[in-house]
Amino acid sequence: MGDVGNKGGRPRSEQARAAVLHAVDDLLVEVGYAAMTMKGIAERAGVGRQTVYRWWSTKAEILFEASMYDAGHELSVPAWGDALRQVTEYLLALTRFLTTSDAGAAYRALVAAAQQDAAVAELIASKDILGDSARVVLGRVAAERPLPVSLAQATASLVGPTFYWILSGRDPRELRPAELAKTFLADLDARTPA
Amino acid sequence: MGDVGNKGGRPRSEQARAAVLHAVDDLLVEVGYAAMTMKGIAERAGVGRQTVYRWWSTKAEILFEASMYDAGHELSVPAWGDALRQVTEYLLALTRFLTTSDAGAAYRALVAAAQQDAAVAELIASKDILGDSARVVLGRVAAERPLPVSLAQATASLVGPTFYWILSGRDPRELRPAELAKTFLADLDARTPA
Amino acid sequence: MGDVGNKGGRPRSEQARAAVLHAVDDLLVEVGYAAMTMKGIAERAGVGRQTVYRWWSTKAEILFEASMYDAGHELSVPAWGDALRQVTEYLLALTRFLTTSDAGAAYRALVAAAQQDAAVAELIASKDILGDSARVVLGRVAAERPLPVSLAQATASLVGPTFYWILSGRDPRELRPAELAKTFLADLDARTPA
Amino acid sequence: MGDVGNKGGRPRSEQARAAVLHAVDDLLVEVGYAAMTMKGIAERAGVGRQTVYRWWSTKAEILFEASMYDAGHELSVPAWGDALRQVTEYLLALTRFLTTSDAGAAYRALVAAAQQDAAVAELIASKDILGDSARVVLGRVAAERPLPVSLAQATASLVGPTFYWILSGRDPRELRPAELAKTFLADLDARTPA
DNA sequence: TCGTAAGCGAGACGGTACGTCTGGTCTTGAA
DNA sequence: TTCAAGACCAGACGTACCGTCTCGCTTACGA
Repeated sequence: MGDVGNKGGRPRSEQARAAVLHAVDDLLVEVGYAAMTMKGIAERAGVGRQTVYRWWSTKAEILFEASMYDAGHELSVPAWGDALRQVTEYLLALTRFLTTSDAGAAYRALVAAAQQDAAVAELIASKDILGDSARVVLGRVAAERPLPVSLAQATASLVGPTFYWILSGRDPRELRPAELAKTFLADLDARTPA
Repeated sequence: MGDVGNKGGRPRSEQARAAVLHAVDDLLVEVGYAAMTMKGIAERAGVGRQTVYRWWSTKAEILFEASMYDAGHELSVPAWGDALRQVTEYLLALTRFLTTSDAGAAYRALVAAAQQDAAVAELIASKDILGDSARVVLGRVAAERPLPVSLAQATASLVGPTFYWILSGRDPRELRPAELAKTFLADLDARTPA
Repeated sequence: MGDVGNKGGRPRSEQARAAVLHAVDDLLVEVGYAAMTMKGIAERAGVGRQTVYRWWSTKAEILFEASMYDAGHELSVPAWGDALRQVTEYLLALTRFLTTSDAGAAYRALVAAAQQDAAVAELIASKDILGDSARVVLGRVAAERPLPVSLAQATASLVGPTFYWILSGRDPRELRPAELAKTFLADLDARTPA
Repeated sequence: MGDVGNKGGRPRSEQARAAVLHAVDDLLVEVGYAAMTMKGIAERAGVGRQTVYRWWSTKAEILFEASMYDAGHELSVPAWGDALRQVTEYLLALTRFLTTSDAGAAYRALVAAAQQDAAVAELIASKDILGDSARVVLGRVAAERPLPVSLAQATASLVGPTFYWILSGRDPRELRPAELAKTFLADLDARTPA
């Protein structure tokens, strides 16, 4: 109920949809985002170009649909251990995601595209992959001691340093997730009234 | 001596060089980075295409040369007042740079391009606009109380949250530079042995 | 009986057939033969594309069925008056048909398509619109004085000059049907043994 | 003097021009006019598509430039013998041209395209291959006895019957050039005042 | 004061992706 | 079984830009 208004016609091919999403996943790894073309995607998927354009407007849109499901998994950390341990684990996962993961490469490509394309900006704003995963961890931390700052600020402080370091092309080895975690939690304690 | 091995020939036209740099500045504002083409730059500058290719390989290179001089100015804050004031001022300048400045738009375009293009990544790594400006402020803060963390980490913690928030497309109005400054300094105090 | 072998099922929709034929007539006038597409015909007729393909293979076939009935009427001349008058009337009708009539435009389009497509060539060879109408007139002329040449040659001599002049894009105003009629009959007399 | 207004730039490649014209000649024979595409021409010529579009708008234009030079040769008859002989020779050449010659196939394709495309119509009107060749023969005939009809009508009467017979898809074997020639000349005599 | 040599604007070159269009086929559910 | 609808794969359309090349011209320097 409620999902269709179509009165007839051949239904959308789920096979074609999956082929396109897989093709995009593969091509991102093989040739990179810039060299990925709508033409190439269609050919790799064994699909007509019109079929691609019928369901997606841009390669960014396809990539978003193809990659963002995986991202959530890679950024979740187990609910074991104390706050320091969980924050440290999260920052490790975040670093891994942004530097070596395929889904992370897709995410970086989308953030990059968003700087020049309002449509893509809206797309990534609509599902805040990094923020959502950070807030899960922040929720657990807040169970022990209430956050002394806004959730927005806490999220930015947790994700921001790592995000900046990697996106701006600094050497990831200079990053110390354990140290960053300590800094992050120290602030929380400092500002929490005893 | 020492700079040339040319035995003759017409010298490089300084006029052509300036025209290209101005054209890139203008075009970035008018059409954006993605829609900016080498062809368009040459035409806008009233210059042959070969002349552009002779001196720069990519539009990123031209943009870097054209914009990065301005960036330093926009990110410098006066050495007045206490640490909280200076850090707050810096975060305000950083926010302004990343959201509304033309030089900032150029910087964001270059960071974006760097995610897909190693040559651009190297380019922006060679001159760390944000980090350099941050370290000036950190130097002044360190004069009062020594930094309890590495300079790299302090830089990331200062710049990162704002960088992440804006680049990832969050609403800049949710950002409170004054609050972020307090958080940043609170950590320094907390971890500094009394 | 005798026309169908179908064992059941929905009968062919006469309404759909008529809609397609009308759509082709209209489209030929509105957009011309080259810009007429099977897709456009189906949409204009409010009919499924498969329905068009089910009953006709090409747009030429549809056009042939749609237009060739009218052609006979436009090329018939009354059996009044002497040979010169009838031949003159016929050449006038022929000129009108090839230059201004919709059915004539359809005929020209089919002749054009036939130059490149054997199937269309066979189609127009199967019903010799121009030849048939010419032979009606020739039959009446032959009643007065027997033709001194073959029917084929007489047909070609009667129809050819006008056909050539118009199809090859000459100015139709340079054509003098009355004069052509005289020329045509003069030959008949000259070669008819007294 | 007087031929150029260009102020610079790489000159047009005569090699590319020739390659395109040859490609069109070949493709017309191999795949026919309808299946000949601008893309195919460019690929066959080993030339960029833009290069084709830069100098010609349509395949008809290329074909015209490629074929019309040959056409003149094939339609010229030696100035030997009497009028009957020359007219007969001409009609034989015309029949050969329209039925078996490659240049003739190009001409038929252009006439066909002209029925639907005003630009092509203008093109073939600008150089009246058939008419020009016919008028050469008519000039020689007129040297003996002045034409009793207009040149236009004489041209149409000479070329028309054969043109019609072949273009409308009749069997060329029913055509008797010698007989047609006699008919044509008989008229001239009949209407010429003694 | 010339010749050599490099830079200059212009623009054609062979390529290739763009997003759209049509072709002809296939697959639904309703009639 | 036909019908309207519309998705499917394939591929040509004409345009834009890529990076290279080839012109004739314009500067410089050094013999």
